[in-house]
Amino acid sequence: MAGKNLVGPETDALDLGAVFRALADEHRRSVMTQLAADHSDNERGCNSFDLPISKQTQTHHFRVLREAGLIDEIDYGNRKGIRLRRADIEKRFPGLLALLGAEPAGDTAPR
Amino acid sequence: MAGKNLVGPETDALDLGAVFRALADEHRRSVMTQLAADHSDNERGCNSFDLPISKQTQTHHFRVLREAGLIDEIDYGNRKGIRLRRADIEKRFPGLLALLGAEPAGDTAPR
DNA sequence: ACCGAGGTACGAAATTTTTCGTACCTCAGT
DNA sequence: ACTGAGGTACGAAAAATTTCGTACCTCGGT
Repeated sequence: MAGKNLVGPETDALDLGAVFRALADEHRRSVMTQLAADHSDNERGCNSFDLPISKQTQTHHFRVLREAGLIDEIDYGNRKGIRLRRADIEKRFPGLLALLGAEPAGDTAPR
Repeated sequence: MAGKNLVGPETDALDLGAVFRALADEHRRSVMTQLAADHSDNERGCNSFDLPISKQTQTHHFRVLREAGLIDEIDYGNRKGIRLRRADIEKRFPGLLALLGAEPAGDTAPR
């Protein structure tokens, strides 16, 4: 049973402003740092990030990341998969993921 | 008469979070885009960016950029010089300025 | 058919950020 | 010594963002 891929911007439509705004938040950056660090790029459950925030807030943050074009969210109805849009990001903003990858993953303290 | 260089973080202390937060704002990103585009790296007056905002607000934005470690502000008493910390940024966050440089300079609309 | 885990929608509170008004400072030029 | 341009300090309004409470939906397992 395939999930529906929730819609984000096309690769060419990725906006640097939206990306920086998305990465400005510690929790979202933590997610992205972890994704960037895992080079296998497997789809992950969104509980695998253990964010110290409520699930409603997590919904919000993942939405922001998706709308910035940084991740895909795959909707399975009662759970959700997260996948880094590595190729798209690398194409449009080469080097960006390397900056995140250079950070200690899972180590960003909430502000 | 030499100006005083207002203090920002050391190169090694540059924080990716602070940098992304600084670059999340359209006006600040416009400044950075223009600085990144001009590879001569001459010191610039802070009126050379024509930002469509009051001077108090400009003071605020330049302070944020300086505190993020992205620019130096040189205080001449009754005017101020701005200089991109290109080498420091390039050392700590290689590729970041290239991302900004790829943007159309002076073309970022206020949100 | 029900339950529970995982997730979302909506709305509101709390917090942060952006913006500017008023007042004041500094220096160059007259 | 006065003036004007450029800049800052402080404080408050306005806007945006982060957070969560309540209520509801979806699916898998029993």
